[in-house]
Amino acid sequence: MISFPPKNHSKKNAPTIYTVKKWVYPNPERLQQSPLLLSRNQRFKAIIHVFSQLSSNEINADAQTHTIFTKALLKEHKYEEAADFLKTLAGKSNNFRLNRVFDSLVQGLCTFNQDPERGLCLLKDFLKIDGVCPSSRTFCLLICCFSQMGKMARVIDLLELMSDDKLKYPFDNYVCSSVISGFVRIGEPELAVGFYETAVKSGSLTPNTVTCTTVLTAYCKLGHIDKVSDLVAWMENNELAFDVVFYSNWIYGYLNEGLIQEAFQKFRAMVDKKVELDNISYTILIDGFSKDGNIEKAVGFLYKMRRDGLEPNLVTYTAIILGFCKKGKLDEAFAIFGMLKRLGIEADEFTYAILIHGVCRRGDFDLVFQLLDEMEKRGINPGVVTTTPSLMDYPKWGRHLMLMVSQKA
DNA sequence: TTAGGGTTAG
Repeated sequence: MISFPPKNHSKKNAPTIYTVKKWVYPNPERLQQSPLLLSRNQRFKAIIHVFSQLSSNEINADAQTHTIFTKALLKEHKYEEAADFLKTLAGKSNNFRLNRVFDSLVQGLCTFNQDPERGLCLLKDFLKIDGVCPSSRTFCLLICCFSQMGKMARVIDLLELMSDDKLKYPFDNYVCSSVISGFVRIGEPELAVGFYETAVKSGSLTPNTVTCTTVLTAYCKLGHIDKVSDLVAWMENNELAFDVVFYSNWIYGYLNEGLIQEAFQKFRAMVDKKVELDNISYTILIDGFSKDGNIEKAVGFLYKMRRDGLEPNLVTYTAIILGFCKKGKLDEAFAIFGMLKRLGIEADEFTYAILIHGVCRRGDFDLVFQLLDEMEKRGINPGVVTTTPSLMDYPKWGRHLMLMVSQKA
């Protein structure tokens, strides 16, 4: 409850609340209700203002008002102020009541500020406070952020905190899929598989299609095609549906192994089972066939993709450019490159590196210089091109280009 | 009810 009026209260020094003009002179009953009313009306800036007025006039606010104020700070993305305020509350009131506010704070830092480091730091601070118990969702969001950044040491930190006797949160599909994909992302598919197998053996995890997709990707990276077959059989026995992402990764795995026919069969299976292909699944197919030297098939998929109402993106077109370059069809490759410009799609270092590689093979170094100039004008670092071995294949030009590029970089 | 899985150069 707000104690009102404050000590030594007089009309002369009464708090004036400018944001809510009809309350120029506070009516005690309405002032008590104001944070709640403002909260219902989503007037977060006004809540922060009212609270600062209350504080500066030494009016004590009740626990509900504290919560409303902190939530308003979070809605306004004032995370540090919210954290400082929560720390002053800890121990003064029932900490259990603050748990959901702690959750919103850490989740806001992850999703809005993209700063899981700060989120984890605060989480560790809050865990020291009696009665504070962040939700499993908060842990999952942090794990997801760190996994996407490839910061797996942080992910392991969080898994340890989750397993602590105080919480004992299980590793569910949300957690496992994030962790497995994180390990694959940093090039540690063995660890990904190890984590998955341990989670299944412990009995805490019943994998779903998402988790199976991440495991499939790990098996593919390891070249364990037999394990993929076992996984697929297990999914069929457990009536788990194969969706577009699962099929995409499966096809990608076959293509990387050079198993083009098997990849194509999976594409047919998708069509038969009426699993609609999306942008990425088409791009994977186009890239696979381009790399295999079958540009005709790749272009066929490009047309089919557009017939399906899907808009190819830079990655898709870059895969087509690669396919043409690989076949020595530079005119066609540049025709696609020109089309990118007309479509307003900005080429990146991948596109330029592929084109430069193709042009080098033909020995047209004037064109290489033109492309390098274009890159520079667009602010794309040409340094990356120096790692293209094709430039080094021509000692005379390669050395010259190296010097030029290093001067520009 | 939902937070989680997928694509490009050399």
